[in-house]
Amino acid sequence: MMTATATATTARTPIAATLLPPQRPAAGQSVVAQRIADTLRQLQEHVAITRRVLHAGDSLYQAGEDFGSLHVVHSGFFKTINQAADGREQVVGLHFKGDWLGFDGIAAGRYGCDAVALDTGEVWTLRYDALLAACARHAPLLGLLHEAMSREITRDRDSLLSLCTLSADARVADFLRYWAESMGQRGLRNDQITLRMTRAEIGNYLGMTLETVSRALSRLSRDKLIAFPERGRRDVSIPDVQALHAYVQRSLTPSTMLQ
Amino acid sequence: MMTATATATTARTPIAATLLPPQRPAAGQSVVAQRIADTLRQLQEHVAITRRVLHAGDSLYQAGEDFGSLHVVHSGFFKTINQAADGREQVVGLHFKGDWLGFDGIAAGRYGCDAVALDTGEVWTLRYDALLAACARHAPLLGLLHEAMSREITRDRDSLLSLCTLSADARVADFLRYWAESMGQRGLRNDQITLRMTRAEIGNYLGMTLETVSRALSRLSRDKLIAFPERGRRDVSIPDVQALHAYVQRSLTPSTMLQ
DNA sequence: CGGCAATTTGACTAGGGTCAATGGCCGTGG
DNA sequence: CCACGGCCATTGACCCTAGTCAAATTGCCG
Repeated sequence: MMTATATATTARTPIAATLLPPQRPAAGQSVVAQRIADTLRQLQEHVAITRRVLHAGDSLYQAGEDFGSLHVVHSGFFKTINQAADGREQVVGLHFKGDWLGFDGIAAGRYGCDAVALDTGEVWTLRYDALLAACARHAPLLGLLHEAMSREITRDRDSLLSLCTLSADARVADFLRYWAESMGQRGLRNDQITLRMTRAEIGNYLGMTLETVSRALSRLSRDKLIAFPERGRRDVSIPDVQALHAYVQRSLTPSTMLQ
Repeated sequence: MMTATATATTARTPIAATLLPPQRPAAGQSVVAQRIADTLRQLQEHVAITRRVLHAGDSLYQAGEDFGSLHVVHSGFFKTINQAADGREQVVGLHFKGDWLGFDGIAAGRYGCDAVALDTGEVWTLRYDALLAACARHAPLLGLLHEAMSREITRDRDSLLSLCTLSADARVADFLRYWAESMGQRGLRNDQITLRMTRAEIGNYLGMTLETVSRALSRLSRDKLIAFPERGRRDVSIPDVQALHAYVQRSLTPSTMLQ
């Protein structure tokens, strides 16, 4: 269980920084990318931030640890793992740039999940009490915080919905769609994604076994919805994200469809 | 689609009410019941509340409706239903006294779920902007809000975990345990609970068919973990909540166990 | 090059979905 | 008051999806 070997620097920002006008939207950037840039900028200007670089496998925090800080992904990919008292273990979330981590610790006073880096990335860590103080001085921050928590709740419910209503193949397709879409929204290329998780991890996240994940990927590849460009199987090329979405939809109609 | 026929009254409370010391814990009451009483008291003292009585089937709000208010269950039972664009529909949450409703609307500006009463109950509705204003005047309110959102996230993740790691029978057992435990924490009787949902609704919530729910209940009844005291099948008597918990645990060990 | 983890694929099985028949409960109306 | 119809629940029979077990292959890394 390696603990994060983190390079940490503290960025103190002026307490009552002047409120700058929102950054102009860069042409072609999605509203999500814009929102994320805006969030990071506002945090940087109004809250004391500790930056931390983590590498694949490093854990940002672990379940049971005392809660004191929230975290925002600045780059890289993270997963959160929920562990039941009896040892059951489940990947409950994937987190990309702009996503917050650690909300589950607020109520309990202790983190309820492990947060683990899937590759090299940087997180910004904010002390929760400092964040609240900053919110009191600069109200828009509170809006950002609440929206992030709200999105987290919405996202979790969408996961529940997919888990309950989709077949294994469709869940895998939906997983790829979600990942690609998240990349696209953040201005990254989404026609070719690198899965930073093993089949076992993906299966755990999607509520199926690693064999089923592998078979689903093979079927999707046979149907030309995805392709494996490299000899490695971690890179997935997605010629048409829309087609993946359509595939998920199609799998919902057991009735007389084409085919 | 009947809309709530609600009796609404507005309770204006003094803007800057004196902060009272937390109510003394009544002997024998759980910390959850205490927390809920405290929350309701603080809301009553510091925020403008609209009270609303709903009856079984009434909807408190519907997906797509403009978000403007959060809601707190004062009595009764509620479910939230998530609807995908393609018509998939899924019960994503059960809500008892003290639970908040509507968090998913904050980020999107629109509610993402339907909230429906499972029987007669009362909700307190707070305008979100008024709540934020009240938080600015009385900081502890903000703590309550964040804790409630945090618990919601934790709860959703626990649902995910159960859904992915438990067998159908164990999920039904865990569902009954959760319901009974929630009742107990709120000071209500938990040796006999009345399911306010049909088998189909329970199945939808647990990600299985109504037949599987029925069979699971029959098996649990055969194993004496539950009983149907009345001729009606909506009342379930639970002689020992701990035994249900043990049953869930036991189902996790496929290895050589007693039996 | 060797060892090991990750992946793929096949064969088999079982848990749970689907379809169907039956019975209880209750409201409505003759 | 009783008959009827609708909804809900239960149970059985059957089948399919996905889990389990196993073997072979590939790629990675020391």
